[in-house]
Amino acid sequence: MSEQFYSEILREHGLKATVTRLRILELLSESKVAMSHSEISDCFDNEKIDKVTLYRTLNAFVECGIAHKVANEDRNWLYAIFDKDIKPNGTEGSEHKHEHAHFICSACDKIYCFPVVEEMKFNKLKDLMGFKIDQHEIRLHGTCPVCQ
Amino acid sequence: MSEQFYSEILREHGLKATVTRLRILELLSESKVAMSHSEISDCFDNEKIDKVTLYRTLNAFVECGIAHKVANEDRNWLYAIFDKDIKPNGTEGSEHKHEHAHFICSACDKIYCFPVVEEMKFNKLKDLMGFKIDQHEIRLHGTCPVCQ
DNA sequence: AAACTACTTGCAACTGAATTGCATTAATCG
DNA sequence: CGATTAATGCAATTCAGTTGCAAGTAGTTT
Repeated sequence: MSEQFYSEILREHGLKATVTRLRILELLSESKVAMSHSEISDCFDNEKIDKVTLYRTLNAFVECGIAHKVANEDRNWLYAIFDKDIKPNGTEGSEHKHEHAHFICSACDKIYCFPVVEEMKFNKLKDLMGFKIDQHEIRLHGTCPVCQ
Repeated sequence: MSEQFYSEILREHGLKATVTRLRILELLSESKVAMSHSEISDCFDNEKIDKVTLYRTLNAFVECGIAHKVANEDRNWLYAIFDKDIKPNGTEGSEHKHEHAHFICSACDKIYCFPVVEEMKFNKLKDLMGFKIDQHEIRLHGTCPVCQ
């Protein structure tokens, strides 16, 4: 995708299109998996990005709705661009940005985002002994195609 | 429960029954919710427990199978004794210690442990586009009875 | 195109959870 | 009751993430 394309995304979300943000947005947009602060940082070996700027950029992406964050097994935040979910056969990308499952590979520890498919919905479950359930989060553990 | 009772649990799991461990085990056993290091620490205002000892005790409980840990929304570890899960109507306590769901109250941020009930099982979901699924974790978000 | 201004960046210093090393102390077993 | 092995307590350290502030820059105004 062109720089123009990413610039527009940033501006549409109320963020100034700075060089640093464009580079981070492009990197995340092209990644198949959610990435941590340090992983992102390592991708900019040559032209170092300040760690605070990176933290603030990632938080800005999350706050404006460009990205979402998910904690990995080490409880560090991983960041992923919305609407990049892997689409299994016959599944339309969910309209609801927050409705997606996360797949954590036990071998490589990478996290992949999935839309919530029919099998993952348990509609009956609205109330459990007085606990009112609004939404649920699914974390799938297993082996990703790369590690099999 | 008596000190004898807790001492036995510790020894059965290969841990020496020290005063500190007994107090922590008793506290956790009587708690309806999973507790963080700092919450536990705060419960021992008078007779302070060393923070490192507390960390090591909690890890020992997890490693020997007395307790399990779950990350809260702030990504701090919360600890809970196994087999204290809330039992909804007609549910038998799960035999599999690791099969339980967590309910996170959006109001008070407390985490309650539940056994996995039938509605939460999606057996069909074993493979998703080449991602082999071994197990899944469910985090339910809503309002607990206390906060309603 | 220069000036403006509000947002963004970079640096240093800080916070808070959790860990490590090591000397001291206590629980268990013979 | 000792001996042995594990547990404790303290200081120092690590690491992710945050805060405050001065300097820089994008997007807008004139």
